Amino acid sequence: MSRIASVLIPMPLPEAFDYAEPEGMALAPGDQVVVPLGPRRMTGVVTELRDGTGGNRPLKPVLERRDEPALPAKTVEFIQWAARYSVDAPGWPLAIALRGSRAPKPRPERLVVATGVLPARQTPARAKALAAATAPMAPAALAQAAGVSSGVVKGLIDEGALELRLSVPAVDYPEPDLARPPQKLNDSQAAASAALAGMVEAGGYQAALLDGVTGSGKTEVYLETVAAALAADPQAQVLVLLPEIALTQAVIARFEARFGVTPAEWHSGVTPPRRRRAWEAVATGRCRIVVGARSALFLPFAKLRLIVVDEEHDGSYKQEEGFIYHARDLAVARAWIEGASVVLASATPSLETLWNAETGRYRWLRLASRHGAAQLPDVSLIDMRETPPESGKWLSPALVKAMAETFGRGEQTLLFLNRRGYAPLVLCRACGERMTAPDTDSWLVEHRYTGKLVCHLTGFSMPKPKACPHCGAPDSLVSIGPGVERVEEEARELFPEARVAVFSSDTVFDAEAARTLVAAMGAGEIDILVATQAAAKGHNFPNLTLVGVVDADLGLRGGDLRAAERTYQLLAQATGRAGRHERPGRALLQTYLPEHTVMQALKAQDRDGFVAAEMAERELAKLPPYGRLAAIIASGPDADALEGYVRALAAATPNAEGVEVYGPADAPLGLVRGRRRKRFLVRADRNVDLQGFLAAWRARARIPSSVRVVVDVDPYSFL
DNA sequence: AGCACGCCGACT
DNA sequence: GTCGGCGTGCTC
Repeated sequence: MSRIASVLIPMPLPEAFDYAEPEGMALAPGDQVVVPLGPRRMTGVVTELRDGTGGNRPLKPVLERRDEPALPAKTVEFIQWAARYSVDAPGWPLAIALRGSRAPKPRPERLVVATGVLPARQTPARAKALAAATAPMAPAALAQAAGVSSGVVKGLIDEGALELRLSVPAVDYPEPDLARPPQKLNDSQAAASAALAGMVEAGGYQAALLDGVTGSGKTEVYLETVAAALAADPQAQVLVLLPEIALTQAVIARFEARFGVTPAEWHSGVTPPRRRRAWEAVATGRCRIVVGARSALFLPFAKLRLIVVDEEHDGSYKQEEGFIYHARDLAVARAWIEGASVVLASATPSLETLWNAETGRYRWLRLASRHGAAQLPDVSLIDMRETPPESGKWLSPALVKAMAETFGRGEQTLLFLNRRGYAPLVLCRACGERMTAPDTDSWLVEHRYTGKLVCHLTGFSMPKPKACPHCGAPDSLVSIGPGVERVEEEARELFPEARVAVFSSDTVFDAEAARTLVAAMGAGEIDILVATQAAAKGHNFPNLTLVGVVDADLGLRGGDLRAAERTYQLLAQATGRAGRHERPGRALLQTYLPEHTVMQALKAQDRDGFVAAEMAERELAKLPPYGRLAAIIASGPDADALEGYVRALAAATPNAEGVEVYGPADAPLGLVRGRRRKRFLVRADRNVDLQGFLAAWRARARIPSSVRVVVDVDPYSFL
């Protein structure tokens, strides 16, 4: 009986395609195969094999099976689940999963070894070279070590005195050493650690929230959970997800200290040959620990037993382009599919996760206090309506006074402002024109270091013009509002003798630059650090005792669903930077809304109170986590085609119980890269099959070729 | 996503 | 009369 192979191809096709299995190929699900697709040859993955033939229309045959590790069945299942969840083609998550298996294999090294054969003609140079050839080494290295030219080595190879060997670098992910002593845990940590160890030892799907304020020692706790998972099963694999590449080095160092081995690292900065090595080792079960960014979730784990999602509330887990997904949510799904445990860790968990913990879906482990001697900082609000800074300045008298005291004691200040550049807006004093990018509806941000106006959305940049491009008035452009560069300027004017530095993605563009700046801060070589959220995450500065939040209201403007939640999380994290060691710290928040729930909660350090108030509002509005949201964004350069499509889609809205559709409306960012954008927002009750609704709805209207339609389930950005 | 097939303008 | 523009649709 001949068989049909369903093959998933890493392209936006709606489903797996069927091919005939050639006689004797003996395919299995998960195999990587080459198949014809139209005129092309594509690599795909077998999802299913069943008896039969193409019937009326004969199937094309599978061309070959690739000599690569197969994708484990649960990985394939996860890919298909993720595609359905995101209402997108399964080819997209498959493409992410195969990234790494397609990279070139590490090239074999050419090494020379002495054969014992003596050359027909011995010379002094040849003798030196042979004497130096004590171990296999690269020809160039041997020539250098012996102090001879490479021609000498080549001559010895030709004469048979040296032999050339090809050696594939060892794929070495040594076994973690579980016998090493763990760090000492306090009572609270020990209790959480024991509960989590019990969870992973019990096996099967389990989920937990590891909830503890900044500095309470979550990492030590989950390191022991990892140890327990690895000890429970000699083949068990563990995945640790981090929101940002910048944090991987620090976490990897913690794993090295605990287990004596370096885990596999997986993120966009890892070179293709290393990815390849890690991918194969993960697929074959030879690598036990992976530390990575969100895309690591799609790796083909042979036996995944534990996923840790660190800083689970972090917005960077939401992938907003291409295949849209939330890595924290998919991590829980993957754990479910794999029958594994998942631990979500955060000092300020998302409302979704807290809701799951409150309703008993997740086990809830709270770490009570700060580790060691450190105290939580004292947080107070500066009412900017009562004590505003001078016009054109951004630091209020109260904050400046605190900075002076801190500087006087030889301690450090962090000025937090989540805004890159010098000024977020440049406008013309003469005609009122606001500077925007030519093809995008967003203000150009002034960067003084580079003298440029930059679109933070698309990367467009231009030199700052001398005259207004709209009315031609000379020297009429004024910078409105502050960015970190402008606050740095003000800090330098106020404290000319202080050492001031800026930490933003413009000054710290890679891991190396981050290490340098963090080291300088740790060594006390900086007095005042002006920083965006790039510095708010993860770094500890022992001598930092004052955190000043320049514009605490920044995230509340625009007011989307999660504005209050995000602001609370970000500012709690930023203020938590103060006083992590023996010295007490304080945080000052500059706000025009001191009575706002978020500000009051930050001042009182009452996370539970804030969460309760925010939950109540969400429940009333039936918004997440009490309901579900999705967005449909249509865009295109042709306004008429876009308008026509959006009208047709609106007319085709299915009637469904428990679902409301809002829109179409111009997206807040109505024009990006020359494409007009329209949005629908869908709200659904939790018991509704939202994905089914969206897929059925989208299928009801023909999409013109110039229009692109994106479905965003559980949107985080409302632009 | 590619890639081919299709039907309307400026070229040897 | 042909080369080529990219709109439309298909790929098991």
